[in-house]
Amino acid sequence: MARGKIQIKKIENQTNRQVTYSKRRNGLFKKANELTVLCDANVSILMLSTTNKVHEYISPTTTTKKMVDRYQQTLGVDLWNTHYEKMQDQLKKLKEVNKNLRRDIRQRMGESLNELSYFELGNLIEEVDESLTALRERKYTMIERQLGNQKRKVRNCEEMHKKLLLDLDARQEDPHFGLVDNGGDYNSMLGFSNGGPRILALRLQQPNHLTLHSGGASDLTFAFP
Amino acid sequence: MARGKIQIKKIENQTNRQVTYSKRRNGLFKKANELTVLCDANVSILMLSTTNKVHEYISPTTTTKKMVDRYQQTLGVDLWNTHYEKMQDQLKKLKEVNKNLRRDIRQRMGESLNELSYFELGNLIEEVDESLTALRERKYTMIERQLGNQKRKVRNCEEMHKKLLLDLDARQEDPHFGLVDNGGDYNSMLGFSNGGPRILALRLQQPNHLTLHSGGASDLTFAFP
DNA sequence: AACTATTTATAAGA
DNA sequence: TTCTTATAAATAGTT
Repeated sequence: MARGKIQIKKIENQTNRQVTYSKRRNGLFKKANELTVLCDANVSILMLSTTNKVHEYISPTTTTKKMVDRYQQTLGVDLWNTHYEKMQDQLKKLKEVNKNLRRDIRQRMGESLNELSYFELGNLIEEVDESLTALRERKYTMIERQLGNQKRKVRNCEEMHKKLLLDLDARQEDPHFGLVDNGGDYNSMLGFSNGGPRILALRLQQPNHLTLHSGGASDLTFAFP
Repeated sequence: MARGKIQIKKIENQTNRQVTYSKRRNGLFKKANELTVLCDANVSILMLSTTNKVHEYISPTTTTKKMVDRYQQTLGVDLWNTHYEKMQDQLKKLKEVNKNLRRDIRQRMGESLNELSYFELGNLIEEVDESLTALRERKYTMIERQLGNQKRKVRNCEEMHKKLLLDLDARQEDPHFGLVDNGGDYNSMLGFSNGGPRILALRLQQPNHLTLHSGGASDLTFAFP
């Protein structure tokens, strides 16, 4: 529009294009602002350049959100509403499912039973009865496994104990070694607070026979792997 | 901008304002379109006139929705996203709750038990056991109530039966009445398909002794009020 | 809606 | 990016 007319078609020179974009963008926003003032109108302009930058003009008396809300409200419902509706639908369905699951649990817990027919009640009782059996079986296997673990532990400890006794015998036969306190830890692991016949020969400095007892019991109280 | 410079301030004359709005709107849209072509950009213009009419320009290669979505995505979250996010959040939470409810049910049914600790299992067993007791009690009360209903029904029927017999006697003594079939319905209600000693005297036209049997049984199958 | 004198926007160059 | 400026385009006021 100056120093020569131009064709309205894409400017191929990239630098040129960006300069023109910047200039004309300013021109457009200026015009938009004049329109806003002169005609007491509201204008929202969103622009996206080739370089994917967003530029915006918005009349000072409004916001982009208001403009778009108005736009939706005026020109048909559809823009984000379908999206919304789908989510609303999903929410509703999930809530329904949720409600049913809760009712199911309540009924399994023996509440809200007046919603059940006699036959349904009968089926439920049968189910819960079977479940109880399954649960008790599970408990049984857990106890069994745990007992197995305990037995293995005790066996390990006994072996350790024997080895240590052998060591001790070896040292007693060797005049270079005195009677050394081994820390007493392995004794506490076994819980032989009274000791075997030979343990009495060792004078333990701290009698810590309580350790195993609490430790052994707590094995059953912790979560199973 | 022609035939005299103007101040950029609201045009008070309404006709004038509307004319200017229309002219400048066209000018703006034309500029926007030139920009679109020259610079390969995307432009969205929303305008709201004083008369509350919405006008729109949108570059041919895009849509208003795309533009606004891009706008949101680029310049901060807040426009509809807070709304969306809240819904998304709600959905997520509901799904989580749902998952937990399902797990609870599964565990009550004796499945997925390796997620439970030994103590949790113990508690669950206790709970289920109590539930089972409650369910069986419910069943018992249902049976009792149903038996009560049945007894009352039978009593009613017997009374009806007696009355009818009395009627019958009365009619037999009265020579004006013949032996009339009463439809046999009250017999079926009682289920006396073999009949009492006096019922044999009545010649029922349709032996419908099956009615009570199925009807009586189905009373237990339907939902209780 | 058309006209047109004038203002404004801007393409090209610096 | 900004300034300059010749020129194209837009448009205010009029018809």
